[in-house]
Amino acid sequence: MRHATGPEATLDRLPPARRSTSRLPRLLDEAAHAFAQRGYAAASVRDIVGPVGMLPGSLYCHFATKEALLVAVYREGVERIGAAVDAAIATVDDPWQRLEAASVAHLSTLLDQTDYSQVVIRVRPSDAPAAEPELVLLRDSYEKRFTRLVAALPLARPTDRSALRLMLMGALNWSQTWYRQGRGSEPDRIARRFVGLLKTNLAAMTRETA
Amino acid sequence: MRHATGPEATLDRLPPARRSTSRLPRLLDEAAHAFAQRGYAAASVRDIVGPVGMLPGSLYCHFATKEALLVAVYREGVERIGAAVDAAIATVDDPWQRLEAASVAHLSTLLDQTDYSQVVIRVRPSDAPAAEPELVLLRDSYEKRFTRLVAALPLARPTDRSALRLMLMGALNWSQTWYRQGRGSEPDRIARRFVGLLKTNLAAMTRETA
DNA sequence: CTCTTGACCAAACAAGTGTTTGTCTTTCTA
DNA sequence: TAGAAAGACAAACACTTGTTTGGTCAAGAG
Repeated sequence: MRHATGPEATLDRLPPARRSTSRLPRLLDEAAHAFAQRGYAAASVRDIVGPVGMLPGSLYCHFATKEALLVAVYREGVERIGAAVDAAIATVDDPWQRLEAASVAHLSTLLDQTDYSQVVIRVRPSDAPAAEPELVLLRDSYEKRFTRLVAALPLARPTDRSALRLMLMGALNWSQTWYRQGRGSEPDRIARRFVGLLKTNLAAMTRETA
Repeated sequence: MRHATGPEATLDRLPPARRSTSRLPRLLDEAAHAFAQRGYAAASVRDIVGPVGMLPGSLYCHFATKEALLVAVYREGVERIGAAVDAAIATVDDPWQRLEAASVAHLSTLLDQTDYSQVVIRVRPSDAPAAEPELVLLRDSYEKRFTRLVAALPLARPTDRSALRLMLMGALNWSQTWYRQGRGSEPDRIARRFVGLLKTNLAAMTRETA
């Protein structure tokens, strides 16, 4: 969405900046696809650049290294899934419903939508050592949301909220491993089930709003 | 443990079989370490074979391809974690306690013990296309245990047991991503917390045996 | 003692890796 | 209209990848 058109795409902070119809967006799309599908190490520069109709060397007009390309895709992935979650919880008040809405948005974006966000979950920061700190920072900036959502939950008994968050996020993220489109439930149902398994158990009194 | 000594290690079904002090065990150990640490694609044959003191070509005395080496490591990993779980639940009767014991064994083996089992969780079968079916079979043969353990649970209300299993396994397996030794809880505590978050909620009446 | 055979070395293989360099073209700006 | 520069090509770079080949060596079997 972000790269769809518009005279300036990602390389901000540059004097005037013209570049009308660059293939950068398609490059990023293809990189996201390759990284999401094959992982960082197994996706070669030629694999990425080929479908766009470019030569391997042309990549380095836009990025200094393959790792820098990963960072760009990763950042876009974090922004997309972050925006999806923010939008989903914007109109919800009840803490448990907010967590559920966030989980649904998280999983739907992850499994249905786009390759970008899949990269955030699939690629380990340590796969790109030079970029590791930056990737960790990006991922943390996203996960912060869930820490807050869990902190806001009204719980019946004293509970390790950190474990609660790690359990939910782990279950959601791991579903990338076994989920296949068409077979079984849809992402939103899965997410609701997972939250439900925790909720019935732990929820303190809350006005049930349908 | 299995390869520690003994005149015959893995290559069974061979007439007399001599081979006294082969370096195959160390080779497998090193492969497991590299695959667990760096992933399949990023771990090169030279990385694996070097620390053993062998040359890259020597690998092919024992395995036809790098993928075959992965299968051997993967199989050993499944056997080890499977044995750990079996031993843990052997003396336990209560269904929820059995699931807890299995989860503790699963996570302890995964996070503390050995590289072999980490490979089973870290490496995706699709990373080694030619070996994918075999790897999937191996993983399924292990996970079957948890399907059975969840099926045996007495539940208070109608529950999607498949979702319950996927949630627990996902949370456990994903902890490989964030767990670092020394920081925070130990694996067995984590596993108990996760099971507890599901149990308090769902458990039907059961004699509490301490 | 010979012969077989599994384990390994040494060296190379072809193919693939991320990246560099130099040149050309297009397009916007001044 | 001249100039600058982003974007891309073409070709090569140095290196790493998984794998092959042919030979050597020790040990167990007949």
